[in-house]
Amino acid sequence: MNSNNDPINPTTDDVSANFIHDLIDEDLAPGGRFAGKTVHTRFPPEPNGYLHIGHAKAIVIDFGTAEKYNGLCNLRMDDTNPSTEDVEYVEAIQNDIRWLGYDWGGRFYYASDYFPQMFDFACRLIEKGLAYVCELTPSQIRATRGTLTTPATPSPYRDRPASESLDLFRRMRAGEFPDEAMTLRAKIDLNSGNFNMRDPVLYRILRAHHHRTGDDWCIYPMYDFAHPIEDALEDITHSLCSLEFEDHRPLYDWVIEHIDAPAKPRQIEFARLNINHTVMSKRKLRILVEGGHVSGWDDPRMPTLSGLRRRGYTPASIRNFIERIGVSKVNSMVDYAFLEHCLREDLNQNARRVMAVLRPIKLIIDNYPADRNEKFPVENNPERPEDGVREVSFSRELWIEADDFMETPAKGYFRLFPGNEVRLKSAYIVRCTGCKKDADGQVRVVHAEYDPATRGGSTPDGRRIRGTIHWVDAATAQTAEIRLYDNLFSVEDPDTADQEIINHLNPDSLEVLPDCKIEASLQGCRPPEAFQFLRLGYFCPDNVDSRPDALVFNRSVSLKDSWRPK
RNA sequence: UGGGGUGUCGCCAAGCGGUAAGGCACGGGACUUUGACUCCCGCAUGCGUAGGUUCAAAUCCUGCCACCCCAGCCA
Repeated sequence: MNSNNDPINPTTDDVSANFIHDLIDEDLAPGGRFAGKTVHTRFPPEPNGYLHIGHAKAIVIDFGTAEKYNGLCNLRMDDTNPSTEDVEYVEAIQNDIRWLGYDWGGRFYYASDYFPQMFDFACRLIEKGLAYVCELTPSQIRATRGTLTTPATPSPYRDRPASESLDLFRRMRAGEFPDEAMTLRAKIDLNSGNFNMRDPVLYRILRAHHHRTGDDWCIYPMYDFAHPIEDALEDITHSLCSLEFEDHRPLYDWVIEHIDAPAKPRQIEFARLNINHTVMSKRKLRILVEGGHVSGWDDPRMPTLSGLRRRGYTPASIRNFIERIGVSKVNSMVDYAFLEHCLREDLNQNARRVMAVLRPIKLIIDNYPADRNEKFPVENNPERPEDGVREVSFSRELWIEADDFMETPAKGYFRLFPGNEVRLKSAYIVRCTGCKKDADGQVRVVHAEYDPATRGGSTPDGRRIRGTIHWVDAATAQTAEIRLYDNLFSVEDPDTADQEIINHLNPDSLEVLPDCKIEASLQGCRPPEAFQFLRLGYFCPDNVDSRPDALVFNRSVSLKDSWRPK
């Protein structure tokens, strides 16, 4: 990512300083652990689901840190558990990372590529008396692991001769034993207060078809054994991961030390990202998808990168968000409002303004000739005058927003109400003369008279017009479907409020407006183009359902609105 | 109860012994042909808590308290 191509933050696109960078600075300093070395990080997703914004934090930290130090960052599929992984996710993961704006420069690896080396390292560990084949069942292992306060009891196989373990391990690999018959375990410390050190399992027998290695293997390494090896083989200097791996670090270091690894990466842990009113675990997101509570992994309400992309979030806004929330070791919950702020900040600068009416009612300008039509120039983006203007058609009948009219105005309301003047954006000042309602008492038509002297919305006499509203010429309007979104969950923290997250779903998280009126210039627009619908918010064509002849828009985020009755 | 972490404004987060940055949110005002944007102003005598060291402590020491993670042949 070029640090100068961000229109919002031309000079602060790098990850800002944080405790990780302090540690790296120490490592790089003369006499430091990695003095003279190139900083090398990695992003190691497991291909068992779609990436979400929590992963974006890791991605920005991993790739951003490498960038900051002019180092390298590898992309590596951590595919050591074929029972949950699938090639389907591999491509999606790469797409999402590229979309965010990061490049791994050809250094795309699979943990499974290292299976042969891992097997060799394991054999060496056995020869050194540091690992043994254990024939305890899963439940027996659990039963002998001890408790918080009592140590583990030794496996009866703990002290079998290395030669015997080596033979069994090779036969495990050869497929001579059924799943769960035995494991390879490290021999470390049964008294440790850290469960990870109580003879952790290094390899298990697992007959599952691997998406890359097929049926070559029937034993697979555990994360704790595989990860440090992957890092070491790739000459990673800093292995950045989340907090829950903190007490795995002694084991990580143990593996690095005892396999005589070609490099000694340093693991540093940081806090995961949590955002209120949503969930951030693949498991829970999967519940939403498989339960049909959302339309899929890319439902615009989902915190997945594909969902955010479909919703209209830009890569820059997400990167900016991650950079600005900072990096620390405090379990935290970031306000969704801050993510929205970052999107607005980007789109305010870059989105073309356009007029659209979500809940249309007719405005008839009684003193405007029925056969007349004018074209008014309207600026495309007041933030960027160089973007110019477009011609917008105007005639006697217009669509306006239902809540831009009140028959009896609330206190402080300065839009359309009988007797009041309002400016039709870039067109004319009109005075409301009344309204017509349907049988249900709903206002269907508002009547007004325009002031010919106010062409373009100007007031030659200098009179002050408080309200300016948007409109769409009924004669040339297009109809579109617009989807409005709200929080997926009605509670701040659906993770802890209840295990049954479904009970906390916000029933109003999606509102579909099938009959919106949009200005003609929107015809043919395609994602990922973003628009500001004047006075309403930022919208973008849906990247799944929108068609040139049947536009569908998603509201990415509303505009802030400080209006409330006084 | 064992081990590993963390506690600075409603939410993030700087701070690294010299007297509490910044952003979001919120409140007030200015500007406004978007009730948007922008711009001003306000927003922790206080840094989990109790002591101690020091001329000086959010920063050092000690003791408490709270919260998070760990007993998968998941990652």
